[in-house]
Amino acid sequence: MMRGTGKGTDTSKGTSKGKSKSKGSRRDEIVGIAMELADDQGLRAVSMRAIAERMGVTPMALYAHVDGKEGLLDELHGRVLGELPVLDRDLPWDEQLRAGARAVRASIRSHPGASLLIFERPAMGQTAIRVVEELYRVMLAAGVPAHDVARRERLFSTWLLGFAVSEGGGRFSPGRLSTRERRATAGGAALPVHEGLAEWLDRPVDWDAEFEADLEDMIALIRGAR
Amino acid sequence: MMRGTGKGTDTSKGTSKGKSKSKGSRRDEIVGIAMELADDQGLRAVSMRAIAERMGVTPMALYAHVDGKEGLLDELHGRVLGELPVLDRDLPWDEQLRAGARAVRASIRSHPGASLLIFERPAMGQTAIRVVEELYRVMLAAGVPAHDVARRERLFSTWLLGFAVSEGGGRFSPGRLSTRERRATAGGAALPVHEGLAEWLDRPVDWDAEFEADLEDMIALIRGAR
DNA sequence: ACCTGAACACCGTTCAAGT
DNA sequence: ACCTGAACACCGTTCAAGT
Repeated sequence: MMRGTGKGTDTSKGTSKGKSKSKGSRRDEIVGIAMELADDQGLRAVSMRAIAERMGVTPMALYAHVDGKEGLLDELHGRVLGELPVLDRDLPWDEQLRAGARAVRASIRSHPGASLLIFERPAMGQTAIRVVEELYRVMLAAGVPAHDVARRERLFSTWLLGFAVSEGGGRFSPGRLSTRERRATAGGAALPVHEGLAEWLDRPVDWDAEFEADLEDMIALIRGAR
Repeated sequence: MMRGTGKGTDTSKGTSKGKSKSKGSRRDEIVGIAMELADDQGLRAVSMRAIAERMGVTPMALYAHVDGKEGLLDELHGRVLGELPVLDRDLPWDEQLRAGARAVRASIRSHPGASLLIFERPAMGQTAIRVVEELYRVMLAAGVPAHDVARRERLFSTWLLGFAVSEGGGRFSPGRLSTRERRATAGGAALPVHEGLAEWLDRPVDWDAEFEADLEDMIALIRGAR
């Protein structure tokens, strides 16, 4: 396991734009409280003032440790994938891929609020880039030709992140509507295909099973790229 | 083409929770201005006060036509996929799927701000449910067994929406970092696989070509489900 | 039916000042 | 190095009142 995004490790105080500020422990505390707020009450409940109040400090005190609200959200974004297992390179590539995908899904499910940031920010953090490094390695191990590795990594990640964020963020809820509700929200229009499939559509979805089935499909797609 | 989500069509003043309010034209104007703000300045620039100011009216005047900020965002969400072509049923299923996917991508690209709402809200609007109806029909035409139609529709949609929202929302930008930048943001850690792939990773990405290639992969996956 | 005005409880962020 | 206090320009939403 590699835990966190590197507490004392990050000696560069200006990773890209300059203003990272302070050395770590106080900033980690701020980001930790922000993550708690996001986990418990959603991303919109994350405010400088609410964080400051929980720390027993003035809102302005935060600005010495964090690059404003936007910088704080960047930090939150970086931490969604902040605790991922290193993959066992002795396993077959597809087993490594399953393990990595399950870990990413679990991490996103435990931070549904912050995970919404994934689609509105570039995947540029330390952890994110290491995850991509691992995925590239697995793709090559699977026999994907070098010129196609980047696209297939993006295809796999897009599905994986899309699935997990949909689960936690709300796109997949409320599971499925009943046939009656569907008819109503369609404005009374006929939905003949829905009605023909009612037997299947009215069952509750087993999201764990769906994730595993999708995962096997995506693995088959990578296997076929050889 | 079916345009809009139904101006005078929506006679039910309470689709699910009661407070839709007013008959249409004024609400359409409000939502239109909100969409302009989201398109031009991002989702966070959408505020009741900014909309009211553009309309030359008091913020409170909006509450007669729209169910608060949250209701307004629901409306915006519903309109992202609000102008989609009806598919030509005489075409082969895979051609229908290509046409539908390209239309969805185009619609999301023209509303990148509002498209971020896709992953945090259930896909329950009128248009959304009609799109799903079309996708179900195409899946059946492709020979997907009835018990597997819903999962495969979600798998396809998750990729499609994930790709398009990533493009417009920022996950895919700034394209790819240079090898040097990658090394820096990884905290100085070695990225041997990245470096081995540098020849490919340092090229700019052709997103249109990538979308088409992914689309063919997803179609192959559906074809394989027979 | 549609809109206003005042008010309330919030935001993020600046600046100068304190220790 | 770290924090405060006052101030500024914003938010969404309530309520009672106007026409």
